[in-house]
Amino acid sequence: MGFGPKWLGWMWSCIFSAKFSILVNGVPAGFFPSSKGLRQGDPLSPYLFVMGMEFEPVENITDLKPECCACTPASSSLSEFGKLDGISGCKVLVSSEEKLLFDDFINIICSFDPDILIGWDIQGGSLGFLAERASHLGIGLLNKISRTPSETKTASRNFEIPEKRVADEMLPENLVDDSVLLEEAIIEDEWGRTHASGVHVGGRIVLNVWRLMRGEIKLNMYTAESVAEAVLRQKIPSIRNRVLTKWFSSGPGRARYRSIEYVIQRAKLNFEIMNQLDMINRTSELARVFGIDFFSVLSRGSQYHVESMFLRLAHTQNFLAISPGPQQVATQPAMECLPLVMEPESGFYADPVVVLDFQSLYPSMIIAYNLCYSTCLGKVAPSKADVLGVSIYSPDPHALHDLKDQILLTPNGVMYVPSKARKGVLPRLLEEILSTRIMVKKAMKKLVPSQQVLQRIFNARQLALKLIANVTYGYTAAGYSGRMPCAELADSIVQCGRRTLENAISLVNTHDKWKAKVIYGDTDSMFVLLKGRTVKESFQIGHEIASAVTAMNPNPVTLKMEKVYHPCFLLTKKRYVGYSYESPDQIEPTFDAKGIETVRRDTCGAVAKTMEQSLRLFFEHQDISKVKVYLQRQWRRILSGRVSLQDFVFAKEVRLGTYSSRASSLPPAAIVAIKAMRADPRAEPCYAERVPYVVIHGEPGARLVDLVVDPLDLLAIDSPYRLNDQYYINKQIIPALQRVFGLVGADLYQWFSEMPRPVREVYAKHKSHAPNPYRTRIDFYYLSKHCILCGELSPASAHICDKCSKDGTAVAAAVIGRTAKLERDIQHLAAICRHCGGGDWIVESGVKCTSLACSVFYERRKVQKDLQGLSSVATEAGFYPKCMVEWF
DNA sequence: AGCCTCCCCTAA
DNA sequence: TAAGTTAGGGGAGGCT
Repeated sequence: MGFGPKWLGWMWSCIFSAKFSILVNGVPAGFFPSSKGLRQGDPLSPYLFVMGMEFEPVENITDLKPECCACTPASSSLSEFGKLDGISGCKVLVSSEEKLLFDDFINIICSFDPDILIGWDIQGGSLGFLAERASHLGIGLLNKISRTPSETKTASRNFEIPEKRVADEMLPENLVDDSVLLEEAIIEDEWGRTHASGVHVGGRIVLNVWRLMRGEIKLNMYTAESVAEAVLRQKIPSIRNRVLTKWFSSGPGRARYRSIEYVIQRAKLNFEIMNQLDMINRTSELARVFGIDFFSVLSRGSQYHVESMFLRLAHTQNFLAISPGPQQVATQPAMECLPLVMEPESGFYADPVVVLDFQSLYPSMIIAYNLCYSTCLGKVAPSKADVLGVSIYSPDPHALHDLKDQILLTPNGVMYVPSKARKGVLPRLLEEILSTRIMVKKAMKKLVPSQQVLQRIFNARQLALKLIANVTYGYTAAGYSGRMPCAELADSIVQCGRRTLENAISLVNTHDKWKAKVIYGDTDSMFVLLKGRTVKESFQIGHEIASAVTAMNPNPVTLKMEKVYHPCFLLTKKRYVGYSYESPDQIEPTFDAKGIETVRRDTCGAVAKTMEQSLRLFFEHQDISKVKVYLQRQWRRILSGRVSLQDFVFAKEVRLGTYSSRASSLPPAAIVAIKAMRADPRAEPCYAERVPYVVIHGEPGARLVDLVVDPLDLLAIDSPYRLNDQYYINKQIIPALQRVFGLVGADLYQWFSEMPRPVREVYAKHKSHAPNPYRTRIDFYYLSKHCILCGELSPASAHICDKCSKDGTAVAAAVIGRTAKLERDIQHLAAICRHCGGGDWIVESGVKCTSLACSVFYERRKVQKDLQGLSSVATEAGFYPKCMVEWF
């Protein structure tokens, strides 16, 4: 069998269980029983599984010490050191054939018996892949490494992949003819695929690090490289499987050593990331707080978390929860109340704006008004008799009569028992959560710096408590999938919150002394404009407002002065931006944006950066002409290609299999993903993976979906594509900024059209009659009709104008000088790469790192292209010997 | 051009 | 099988 794309991935999984690791460190001792053979703190020691390779010693790799192995693999020999291409720090097992390799793998796992297995991409690049391959060979891998192996595993033989995630017509033949027979129910369960990893090992926890990161940190892309940079502040190279395979199959020597070292680095990365984020301890803390098992914290929803706490408390009060069927849930009355979202008066505010918000508004409402399932007496005037939430209920008339003076009536017309008569379970739960959180925070402050471990645990605990308090409302309103929703109760919470906010707003608006005006509010927040006041005065008044509003509400409702904006823009509902001061002493304001392009991940860096910079300029000088100058400079840079492609990469989540079949086209990111899968079915993105793309030039009238390509395709040295600068400026940057600066009277379309055009010309019309693709590359890069030396206009066909051409020596000198400069640039960038996690070997072997997360990568490609273009032009004109560019 | 649907992402 | 909620803006593309 040949080495098709599919095999590349396999190769690496095979060699070092690629990106698959056995988690030993980080599990609290004794927390998970029976980690036999392992002690906490044992060094991580990767295992290297090698099949049928003849290993030879490598020069220069010395001082290797053999390490003894904890177990004795049945089928293969532990290789002697000195014969292993100089691989150190790991144990190497050599197997003569693939099946035996799996036997070793299974033996190692079973002898270590880990509680947790982690991998970067469990489904595609790690355990799931191994399992898939194993089943080809008739090995039930997941069953064999299970703690609860089943003997009768023949039942599920021969079942096919149950679902094709993409409609057949979108894929080429070879994607759907796959005859893989899955021996175990491994990959394709929809819920598992979309929420965890879809790979289950009995008795062990399988963690999909990629997906955990997605929930943990906010990034534009979740490649291992970008996560490593964000979490570990460590740059690591990205080497494609194709290159790794080439290195590895080059036989004993440096290249093979590099490839192995690289894969080992990837495997260790998972641990470093998990440790840095303290994932295991934090998840354990959540499990403890909620009273559920470890994996349920990660795999189950917040409904389950709330319920586990709620039910335990309910039982102590002698309550049982009702358990309505799905039909009952579906037929409960619709929710009627909406939170208050004011329509802001859009505009620029040069005066201070104070932002105040209620702390945990909904939990406060539940506590303050004793709102609970167990205290609800139903509607005052029921529209449908006896219906309450999902159940039938009508209050005992005698009880109503006895309580009639004390009954709490919420603004949506629902009655509740006062807490004197009966304290609700939800209020009790939330009170405990909030007071415990305060206790934990106090305890945290008392800790001395040396108690760092405790510090982290306490912090994790208080965050867990905050989290659970905030989703309790969601539990009562869980209409779609709810186990015990109650529309009236949820409505009461919303409406009490709304009334609380409305009262606060009208207090501020009608107060004589403050002379304040509420210009925006959303659910639990108030934006108060204080005309003509300073930031200091605004803090003063803000605190007065906060105490006055807090005082007029029942405990524990608290209005908190959050910050002062000075100045700010209010754009629309849920979109605003300003220079924020969090204390009166703060000198330098912080740039604080909500909902606009600078904080969104569906725009590219170019939009976010120009917008933030323009806003900063405007906030600082309040002079629109400065913004104009800045923007015109940026546009010129873009049009003349003096920008980094990194800022023009979009990355959006792709969910193959969820797109409506009716829609004629897929979203751009999905188009790019499908294109990649056509070349390599293993390139299928994980569910909700962020797939990068860029927009290129195309035929006039082309739709966007026809103009999107993988950034690497555009970066390729011989790429025929050109960045669609017009699209980025006209469809991305200008509309976004116009929405902001239009509010102060600017017309960015006008600014753009009156801007002097840069030197390059749009080349689209030439494209169709450029027969030789090799030629187009140079032409695309040197689109200019200007002389590359003097910049004067030259005849369309020449890159060097007549005047310059006459002086051959000067041209040669200029070309050589410029070439030398570019080569120095390349050396400089190579030096930077040498400090990257990859070390010298990346640089030695030429430019192979293709990390889209690394700005140096983009820079190198640009310089390379410049050099290539320059030398091609010069060679063509006869001024430059070809051999000087050969080393690329 | 206006309206609609789908899709993505964010605020709270 | 399990799945917290709603409100909201904005891009793209198709239809009338």
